[in-house]
Amino acid sequence: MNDSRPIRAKSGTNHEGTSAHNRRVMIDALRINGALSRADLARATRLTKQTVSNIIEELERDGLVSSQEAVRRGRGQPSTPYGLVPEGAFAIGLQIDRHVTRAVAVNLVGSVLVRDEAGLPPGGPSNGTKVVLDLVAGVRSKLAGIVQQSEKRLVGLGAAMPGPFGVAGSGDDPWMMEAWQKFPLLETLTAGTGLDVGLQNDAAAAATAERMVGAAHGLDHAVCLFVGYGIGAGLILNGELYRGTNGNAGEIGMALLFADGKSTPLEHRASLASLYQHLSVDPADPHLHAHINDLALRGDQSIHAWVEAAAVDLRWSIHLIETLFDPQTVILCGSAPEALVNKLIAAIGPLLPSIAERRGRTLPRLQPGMADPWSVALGAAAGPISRAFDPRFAAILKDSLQS
Amino acid sequence: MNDSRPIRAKSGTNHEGTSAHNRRVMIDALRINGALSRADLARATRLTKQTVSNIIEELERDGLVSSQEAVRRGRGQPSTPYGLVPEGAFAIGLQIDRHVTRAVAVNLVGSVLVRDEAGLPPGGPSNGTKVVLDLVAGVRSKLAGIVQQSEKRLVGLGAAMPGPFGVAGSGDDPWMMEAWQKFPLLETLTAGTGLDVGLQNDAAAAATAERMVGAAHGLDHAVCLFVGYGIGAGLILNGELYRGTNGNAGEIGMALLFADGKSTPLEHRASLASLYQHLSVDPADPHLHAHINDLALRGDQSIHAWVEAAAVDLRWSIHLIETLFDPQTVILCGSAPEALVNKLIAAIGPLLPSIAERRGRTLPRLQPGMADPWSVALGAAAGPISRAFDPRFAAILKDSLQS
DNA sequence: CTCATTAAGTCAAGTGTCTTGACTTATTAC
DNA sequence: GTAATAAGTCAAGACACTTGACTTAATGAG
Repeated sequence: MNDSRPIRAKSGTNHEGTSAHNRRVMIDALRINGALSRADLARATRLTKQTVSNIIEELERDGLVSSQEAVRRGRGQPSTPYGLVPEGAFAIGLQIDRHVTRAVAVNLVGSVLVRDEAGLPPGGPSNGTKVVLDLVAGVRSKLAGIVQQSEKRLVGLGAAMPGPFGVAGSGDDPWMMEAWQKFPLLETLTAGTGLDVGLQNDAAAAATAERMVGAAHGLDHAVCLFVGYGIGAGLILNGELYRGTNGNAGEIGMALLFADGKSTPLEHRASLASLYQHLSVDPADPHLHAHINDLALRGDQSIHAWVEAAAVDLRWSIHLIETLFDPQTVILCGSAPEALVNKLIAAIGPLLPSIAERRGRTLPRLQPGMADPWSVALGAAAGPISRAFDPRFAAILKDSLQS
Repeated sequence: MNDSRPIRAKSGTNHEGTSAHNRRVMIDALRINGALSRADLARATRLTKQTVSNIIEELERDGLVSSQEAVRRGRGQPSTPYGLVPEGAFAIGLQIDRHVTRAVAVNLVGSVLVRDEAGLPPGGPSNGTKVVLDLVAGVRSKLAGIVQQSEKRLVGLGAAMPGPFGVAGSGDDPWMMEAWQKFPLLETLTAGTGLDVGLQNDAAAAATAERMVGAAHGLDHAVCLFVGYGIGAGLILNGELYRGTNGNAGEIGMALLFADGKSTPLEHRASLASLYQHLSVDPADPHLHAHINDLALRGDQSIHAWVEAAAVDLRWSIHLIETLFDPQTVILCGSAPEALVNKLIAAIGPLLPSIAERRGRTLPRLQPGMADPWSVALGAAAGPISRAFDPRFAAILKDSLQS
């Protein structure tokens, strides 16, 4: 009672933690490799055949995996491969952007089953909360109409919006969605849906999506450079999304570039916001995405000029990412129109020499990722799926075991 | 046999993994909080009193913890605190630098018991290997002379040298120790000492040291900006050193700065190498360290000019680190003379506005760390200690369990 | 065609580690 | 002096992985 400073310690673990981890490892292996037999799983995970059998049996009972037709592979008893059941789990993903909000429902393997969007009225959360909650409710009930028992298998709601979170805010920056960023979104969504809610910035969501179904599938170290209205980096480190102390890791858009004696955030030079300014168009125009795509396809000169300028900064960004994170690969993705992303990738090459240039590379240094207005919502939905099923240190610890 | 593509999967775990983790959690808690009673440990780790008792008993048998005098804390039976036994384990740390090699022996709590250094002859590993092995052998036998049974409690040898590792090499860069970097140092040291050997770059080693006994003690997210002959960042992410795909994460010295229309690596502008060039002194001079310290203390004009210039770049680096890693704190350390580091810290402030500027901060954004020629060797030694005793995801997995 | 070989998968007992709940010990508060 | 409180132990129990023998089902060699 006297000198009771709080004691800091990591949580211990027990049998349940072990079991939870092993279940996740199985699911992860099936996700990465496709269907595998129990014997394959035992070899790959270093567990015994018996243990694998028990866990697979349990996963099958839970409707997460199912057996496929036996395959003969030479001598010996044929093996029975088990694969993930797509309908084994669902999650809702929600993207809150400047002028629009999007929601999707995805299944265990990351297929989008339902998608819907709505315009966001000006005025921030006070006007937008209802729109957002209605959108989520709509997607949720459509999902329930498509698949039976979806509610029982709904692992959570993932939200994504531009970062950074919880920062004092520079006030004068018209590109910050400060009202939403300050708003207790997590609490509101939890109260409004009754679901387990998570929140990431949009670059992190894009990275989560790439890891589940895209170019980072099965990789342990990958960075997604996300070009959207702003620009950010989603970090997959040691096989998990890295969030930093306050969920703001990877906010590369705020990195400062020096030119002409003054410093400018990367975001002001290479992002859709900078493109819109360059083109003097209205960011709120709902047809803007298609319009820009058209311009890019047509080889518009103004677009070209912006691409060339942005490519210089992106080339530098990729070099910086390689230098600081030493990833297996860098993935360029965005909510930008696909034609624009393609032009950017073409303009970025060749990359600057870096420590990523080494003999024996198997992956390209830079890969294209998803460039789809829905990829952030997909990534948002991938968050809860990943939290529930991917192997993670935190999932082993006693203080995170649920039932 | 037919389509046997390798199956990728994470390793499963079992009872031993659980037990190993819980042991590590106890040791970690005692390291962070000092001596704790079993009841304290049970509450902090969420394990039961009984489990804690068993583990503590085992750790005591192994000579890693010992009981202290009972303390009365109000009503109830007095508690018996247990603390780490410094002599419970030892490790050797080895630093290989441009002109010198240093070795230290440290104990479980990071106290340096033996230190020794030797000049490195030119010619790289072919001439230097024997010097290095002799130095390690000398420190090892001196340790054996000071403490009994030290060999049995020696958990490994940690080596540190400037990175990057395994890179093609730009050939024309006189600041790269390419011969050593290409040399199979790990294998040579393993063969030459029979110990478990680890290798990190010097910034990573500095971070490891700061985490064990310095400003990053007990922190889960901290970045050490290391100013030495080169400049690098040691990354503590999620409570562990982050190495990246090839052990090259954090090589911020290679980040490119644009000025006057051309790009320059940070390392060429803010590092001891740049200072030596600025002062036109011989980097191989053994008295250089003391000399520079003197100059700094005396307020030398040439030093001052370099400090002012370097501070601009370091301020930018710190902003970049905060932006990309979102750490709890940034620690400035180095093998630079302490007076110089102090001048740098003074010149760096005030920091640039960043996402690290938030209400409710408890730690300063920038803290001074160790500035001691021996800190890299200490960090190198801290590597094996950390690998052996700190809670880590990898330590739970079956494929890393030894006996 | 037969049978040894190979490999997948099951069975049942065994083991290790954490958990549970009652109990003992030691101190303070009233 | 006694009740309350907290640390720590004891012994049985539960859980999840392991072990080794066994069953099943295919191939390949003679």
